[in-house]
Amino acid sequence: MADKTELRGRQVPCQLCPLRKLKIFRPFTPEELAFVSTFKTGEVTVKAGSSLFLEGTTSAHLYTVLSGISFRYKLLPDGRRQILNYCMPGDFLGLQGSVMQEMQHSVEALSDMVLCVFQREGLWRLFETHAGLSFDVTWLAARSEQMLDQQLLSVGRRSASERCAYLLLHLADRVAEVGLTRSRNTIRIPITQQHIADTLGLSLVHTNRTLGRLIRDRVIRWREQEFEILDRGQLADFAGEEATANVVRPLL
Amino acid sequence: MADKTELRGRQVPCQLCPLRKLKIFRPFTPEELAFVSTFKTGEVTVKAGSSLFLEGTTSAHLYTVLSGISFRYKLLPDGRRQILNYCMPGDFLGLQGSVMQEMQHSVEALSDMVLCVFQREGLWRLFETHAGLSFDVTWLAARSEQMLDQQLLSVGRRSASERCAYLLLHLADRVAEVGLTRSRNTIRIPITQQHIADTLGLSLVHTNRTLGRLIRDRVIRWREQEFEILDRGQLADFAGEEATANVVRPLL
DNA sequence: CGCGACCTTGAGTAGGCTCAATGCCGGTGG
DNA sequence: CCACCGGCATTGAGCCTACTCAAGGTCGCG
Repeated sequence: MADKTELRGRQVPCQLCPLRKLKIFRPFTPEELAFVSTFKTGEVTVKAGSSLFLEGTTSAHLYTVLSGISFRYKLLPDGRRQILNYCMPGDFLGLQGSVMQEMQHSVEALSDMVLCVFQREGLWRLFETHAGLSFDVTWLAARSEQMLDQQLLSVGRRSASERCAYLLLHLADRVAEVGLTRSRNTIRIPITQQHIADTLGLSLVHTNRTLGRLIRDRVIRWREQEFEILDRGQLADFAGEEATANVVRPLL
Repeated sequence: MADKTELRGRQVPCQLCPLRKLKIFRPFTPEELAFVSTFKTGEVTVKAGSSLFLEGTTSAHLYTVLSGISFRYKLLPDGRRQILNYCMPGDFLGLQGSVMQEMQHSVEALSDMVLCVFQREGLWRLFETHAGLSFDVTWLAARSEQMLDQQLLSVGRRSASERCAYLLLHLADRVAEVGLTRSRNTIRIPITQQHIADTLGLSLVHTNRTLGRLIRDRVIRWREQEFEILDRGQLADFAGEEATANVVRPLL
């Protein structure tokens, strides 16, 4: 864990978790909620820009994002960075640390965040006592694999403008889904064009020019690290394919 | 499922599964083995070139690869193809079908294969009765996510020759790991340069030229859809980074 | 006011793409 | 037995997408 973090002990009891009100999350039984509450050992607040995980280190914790946004990434020895995906409220983080000792990727907060903290060993108790929740964990893992598949398809086979369009749609949908916006088209994420570039496997300059074209055509608007989709249809045309529909999912 | 397949009913009892002798797979308890045996409903043989899953369809089955190699891929509407990864003996296939109704990717056999067949509903019983195996399933999902991360890093941020070198090393290691070769450097996979290209997000022509350079420098040898690593060190230099070490894993 | 973070733009380059043709081999049918 | 065909590898030529290098511009903040 990194610098600017602050432990807050238990705060919101899971039963009252505001995220659970969203229709995108499947309802939990009272019993499941009670268990998750014991599984959760506290909350932590992290400032924008600080690291939640660092490649090559170990972490005893798992997290669920309560609020805020972060991104997962890997670095090459010479500093080239590839952003793997973005983590939104409700996302479960750190499972991959159970495979290898050391984390194989890093995670950095894009905005200020609040995270629920779980102990990695607690996961074992979860599997032993709660088949449903165990399946949920597996389900979440499979889902993030699917999102990686899409991302890989983009980076490998789409043109720069297709990639940009597709990513913006994808981000807009995911943000809207967890209620971080009212219009589904205006997105307020403190994201820079450098992030976009590193997500799409493009250079900063080329990303800027590609976005510039979308801006000039009044398909999107870009201001101060946030963007707005002006013409969803046209953006979808650029993307060539609509992003996949979202699915009701568990929330740990 | 596709054309050239053949059901064989139960054949090898899991207790005698030849794969389990490999040190790369964690030992199962007799009880676990007994359960997996009931979970397994049969075997299926598929011919090289036929499809195990097709994007957009549903499948009631899960598979473990017993022998042979296949690859997972996605297509764009206009036919561009991105290969996501390769599936080797011991790999568990189809879990992603539990997230969405329809498969989000296709899988095609590269060589003739034999697969263990499980019913997707049986998975639920596994989670209810076997915490250890449930965790194994999750573990496998997290592992394949890790491999996707690496692949995404390659495609997004490495140069063509780095990508080629890295992929060849990766494939060689994975094949060696499951005992499909004796030398760890001579790989016999019926893979074409088109596959390599679609894996790395490159064009066929450029892939050919890039491999050509490796061949001319006597780093690798390429014959008739199979290749051999002549100079592992030099190939690793090209790759810039050695592929991650392999880990003992479960085998369902 | 100066600085840092980010966005923008120009100019020149190159890595990778497309189109096109050729060669090689193994299989198939006449 | 041979001609033909299809799948795969190879090579040349020309182009273009995307990259690098380099400046500026804007804005917020100490």
